[in-house]
Amino acid sequence: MGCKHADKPKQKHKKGLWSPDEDLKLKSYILKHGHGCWSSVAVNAGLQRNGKSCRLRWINYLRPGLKRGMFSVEEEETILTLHGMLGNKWAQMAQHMPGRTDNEIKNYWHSYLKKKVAKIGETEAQAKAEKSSSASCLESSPSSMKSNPPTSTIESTEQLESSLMSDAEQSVSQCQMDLPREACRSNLPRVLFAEWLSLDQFRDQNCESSGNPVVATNNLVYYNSDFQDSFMHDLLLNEGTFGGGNHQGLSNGAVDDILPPALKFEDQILENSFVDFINGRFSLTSDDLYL
DNA sequence: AAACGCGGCAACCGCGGGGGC
DNA sequence: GGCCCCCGCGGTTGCCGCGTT
Repeated sequence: MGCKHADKPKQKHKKGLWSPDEDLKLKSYILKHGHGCWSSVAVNAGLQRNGKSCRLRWINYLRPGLKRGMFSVEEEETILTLHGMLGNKWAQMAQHMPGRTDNEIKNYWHSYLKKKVAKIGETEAQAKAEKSSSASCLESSPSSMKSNPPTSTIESTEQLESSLMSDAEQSVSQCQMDLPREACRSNLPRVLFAEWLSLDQFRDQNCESSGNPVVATNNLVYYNSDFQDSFMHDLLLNEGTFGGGNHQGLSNGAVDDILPPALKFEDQILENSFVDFINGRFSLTSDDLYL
């Protein structure tokens, strides 16, 4: 916003796949200047692309902190649950899955999960039909027919769902405002810190160590920007003790390294991979980061 | 070895919302 | 108030790689 609608001679924009050279141009430009107005990014970075295309490329591919690669079982369950609650709100789903883009989630759904859900639903319906026909049952049980995702999945992620409820129906930021601090805090995922520090390491630890329920919420990180703001505020107030354990590495000087990204990011980005990592994890939209 | 079909993924398109002029 | 532009989102398309015939 606030971008001048100006200086743009109508030129033909390039389409199709991005070349490594274009990627490099776009990435280095944004890391240096931020994106601001996307249409000017395209021009200033020397790309024959339109702003929309640049934005998409950045968000889906170039942005730091993207996970890429296979979806884990936890992520899969998260998607199923979220889809059951939100429907095709891919962007909202992506907010709960750090490192994943809406496009990625959408593609995964259409290419794999949708079929999986249909298949499970089919077999369950079949089983149900057999059951009811054999046992000429008396009761009709509409409550057992949860609309979309298979109950097996739902059951396995009940915790996830219940914690999601508050977000989907009232939004996290509202929680931050309306509920007592402690109440909100109890919902906050400790895993968030693990994501910052070392996602994979943390996950491995938890996976290996006896089915700790925190794994189920591993991907359920409130990535909403309002949340981030208030969260960082809390982090400051509590000197990095927000949410308890698991984040020793952050609590001291590291917080200072993160907090003023606008001041430090640009200088450090090329040489400090940690800052790069933190910023990537910390802002999915990247708007906060680069402005 | 070539042709074909399929699935996954990246990118495009169209629409709606929001903000500036 | 209306128009224009930008942004973000969701749906869709098209390319490419891989497996099968």
